[in-house]
Amino acid sequence: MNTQDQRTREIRAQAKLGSDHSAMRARNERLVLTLIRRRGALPKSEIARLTGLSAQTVSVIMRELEADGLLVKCAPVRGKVGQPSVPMDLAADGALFFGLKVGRRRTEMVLIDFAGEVRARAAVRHDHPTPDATLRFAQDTITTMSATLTATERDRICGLGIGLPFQLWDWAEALRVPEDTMRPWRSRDIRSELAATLPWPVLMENDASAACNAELIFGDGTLPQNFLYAFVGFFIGGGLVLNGTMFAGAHGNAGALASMPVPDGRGGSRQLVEIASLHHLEERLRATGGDGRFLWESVEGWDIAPEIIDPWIAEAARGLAHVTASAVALCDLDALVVDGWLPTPLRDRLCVETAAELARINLSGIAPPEIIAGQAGPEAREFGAASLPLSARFLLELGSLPNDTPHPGEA
Amino acid sequence: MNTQDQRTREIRAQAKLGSDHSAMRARNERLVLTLIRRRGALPKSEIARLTGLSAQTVSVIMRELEADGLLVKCAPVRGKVGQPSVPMDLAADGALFFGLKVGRRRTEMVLIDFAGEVRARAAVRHDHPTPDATLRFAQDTITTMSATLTATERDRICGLGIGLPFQLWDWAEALRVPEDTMRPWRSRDIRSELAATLPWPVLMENDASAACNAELIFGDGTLPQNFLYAFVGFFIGGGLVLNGTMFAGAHGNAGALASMPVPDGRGGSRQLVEIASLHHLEERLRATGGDGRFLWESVEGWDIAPEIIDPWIAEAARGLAHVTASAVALCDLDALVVDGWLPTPLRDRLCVETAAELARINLSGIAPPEIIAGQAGPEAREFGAASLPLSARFLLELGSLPNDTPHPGEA
DNA sequence: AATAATTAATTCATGTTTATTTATTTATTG
DNA sequence: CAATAAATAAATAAACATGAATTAATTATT
Repeated sequence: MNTQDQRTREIRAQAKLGSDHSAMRARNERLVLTLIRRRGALPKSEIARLTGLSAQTVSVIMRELEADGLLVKCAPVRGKVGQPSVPMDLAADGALFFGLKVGRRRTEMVLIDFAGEVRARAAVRHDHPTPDATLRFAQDTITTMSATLTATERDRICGLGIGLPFQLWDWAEALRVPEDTMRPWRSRDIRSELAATLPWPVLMENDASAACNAELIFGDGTLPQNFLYAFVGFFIGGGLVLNGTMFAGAHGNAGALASMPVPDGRGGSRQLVEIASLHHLEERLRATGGDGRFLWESVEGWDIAPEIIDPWIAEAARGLAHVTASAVALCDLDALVVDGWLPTPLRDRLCVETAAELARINLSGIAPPEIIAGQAGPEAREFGAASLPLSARFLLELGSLPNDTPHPGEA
Repeated sequence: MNTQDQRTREIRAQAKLGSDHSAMRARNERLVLTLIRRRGALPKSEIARLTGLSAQTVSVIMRELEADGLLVKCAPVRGKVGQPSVPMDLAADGALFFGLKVGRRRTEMVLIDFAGEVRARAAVRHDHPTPDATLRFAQDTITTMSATLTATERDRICGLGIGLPFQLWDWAEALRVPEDTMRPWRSRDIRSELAATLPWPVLMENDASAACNAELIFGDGTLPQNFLYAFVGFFIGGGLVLNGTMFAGAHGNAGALASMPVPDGRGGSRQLVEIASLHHLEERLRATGGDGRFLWESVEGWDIAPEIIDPWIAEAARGLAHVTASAVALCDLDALVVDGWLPTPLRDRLCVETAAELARINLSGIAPPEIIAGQAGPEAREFGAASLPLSARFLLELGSLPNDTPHPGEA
């Protein structure tokens, strides 16, 4: 196999239901990459032990991944008896991914590498997002960013991920723009439209699910196998991680926290989005004669009076706790991961108060979940968007690893 | 390969993370069996088309499965140009499975065959279940039932599945037995204890999840890919089907509907089990001076005054609707499947009223789910228990098939 | 300090399993 | 009898396993 062939080799996608040799190899290649992404640099011998594959097979696979530019040798590890082991790590230059996040005030594009580092950023501001402006921005930015890359790097681009807020067409009222301004989002399929003009795969999820994927792939590996992820933005969205893998749902809408019913404290119920969202916070600011537009400008330096922010946090925490209790009972989750377009201290207060509210709910029969602050922070959505093609092409949906404890009841 | 080898051949389980040739073959064999179970008898040529495998490969695999006694030829189908196709169906005699269900008043065992038909039944009555009596009953019944089988049939036994109610050790109060009567259930692991004395795998799930598995495997294939299953018994339990597969959760407790919070109508929340369970119905009967013990004797001929049953259904439906709304938003589900230890008319009323209550909840942002009555009925739990080793050994966790529509957002 | 024994990582050559490809046979329709 | 589809046989190819050889360390001994 010559170098050219190796460069253009791909981790094959599985289209057929049946397995053949190339599906087997593709699976094993993804397995190696997934293990290294989760556990850090590993020598061939360790991969052989973890996978149960023969040393020879692992040797062949990893040499090929190295030749493909997806893995690099690290410094040999000495100090143990025997030949030193040569850990191999992900090659940052191995692949590039575009991530597009459509937001309330800004639409953003990032270009990340195989290691998850940002190579380029761009953003455009607007009063409200429109499909046409979004398409134009995406195409222009991809052209501009591509122009700064070498030919080799351009060949390494593996796809575009889009994080689009859920049900954008219903936002008109909340954004205070005319009723039909947002309607085009309903009928347009910007994923297909972009895919038609681009040479690589284009994937789309709702923005919070994308953020969740970032947490999962670029997180430090201490996350549990099953958790609910909540991202507080203009509205609130989420993602569901089951068996260590994002679960998208039949229509790609899993984790739609916004629509989950919570008790309204007066005997009825309302939706979580009505209380746990920045939109609601902005309404509270307006209601006292203030102006909430600063919320969208930066995620730092928010100066909000306690009379406003305290009850908002309290209500949001109560709603989030209710939703978490439901989710934990339903999906046997270990944790809630909270993140958002929020200053870190605010996010951390939300975590603490949610934990406190959770303690007030009758959890008999279920193990109380951990409440964990997200690692990706306010940028999780754009990172996450870019991570979609990465996981689609290079990773394996993998449950617990040998180290972790499987659930009882298996033979 | 001689006949003896073929008889003892097994659909190999995947223990290692890496794929080798036997894993590939095992996957393809399970794929064939799963397709035939879902779609009914299929000729080799159709399997080749569905799987994308070559005709030759399918020919080899299916002849082997036939030799193993897992598939049988049906009558050739003539009337089309070309050689007649010979559909192949599951061989009922191909495998046998024990299912043990531990219940409030009765513990039951069934022996089912590969087609899901009951070959034998046994039950024992008690005031409350104990681990020791359960173990003894299971072992004795397995011995007795095995004695009625031929040697060949005995060799075909592939495992035991146990459906155990969730958190049995907390039942003492509800069962009106002394506090510590149920405590042994907490520390005993009857799965391991039985597994130690039996030559085949022993699997355990909570009884409602088991029932859900029965619905999934023996249902008529019209179920959607993602649904919530609710089984109303002494308490209430459930199962979650995602991507066409039961999701058990890290601790095997997914679908714990009982513990899900629902608004109590007075501004607070309580757990679903407090309103949607036969235990609650029994309490209502007692409260009016009645006796609810008939509930556990038979699932027919319940004669309950409207003043009792109507509000029970109304409350249960409201709770179930709230829980369903949460689940649909969270997991992007298509349906709620309702079943239980209930007379059919009662179960159907529960379906109708739940649908009505669901219509009163603000579902904006989510597609309203179908409410479907279960097909397996009151016996779902014991069937489901027996179906656990069947799916573990012979089926593939398979998402949507070519016919079904995948979710948008894929490249 | 020099040397031998041991160990572990890696790779080479060869063998095995399983799927694919191509050609052939068989049964049926028109 | 020609056309067609199903099913199978033989030959080929892909990918993993096995066992031996190679390499480079550490550890024990002299």
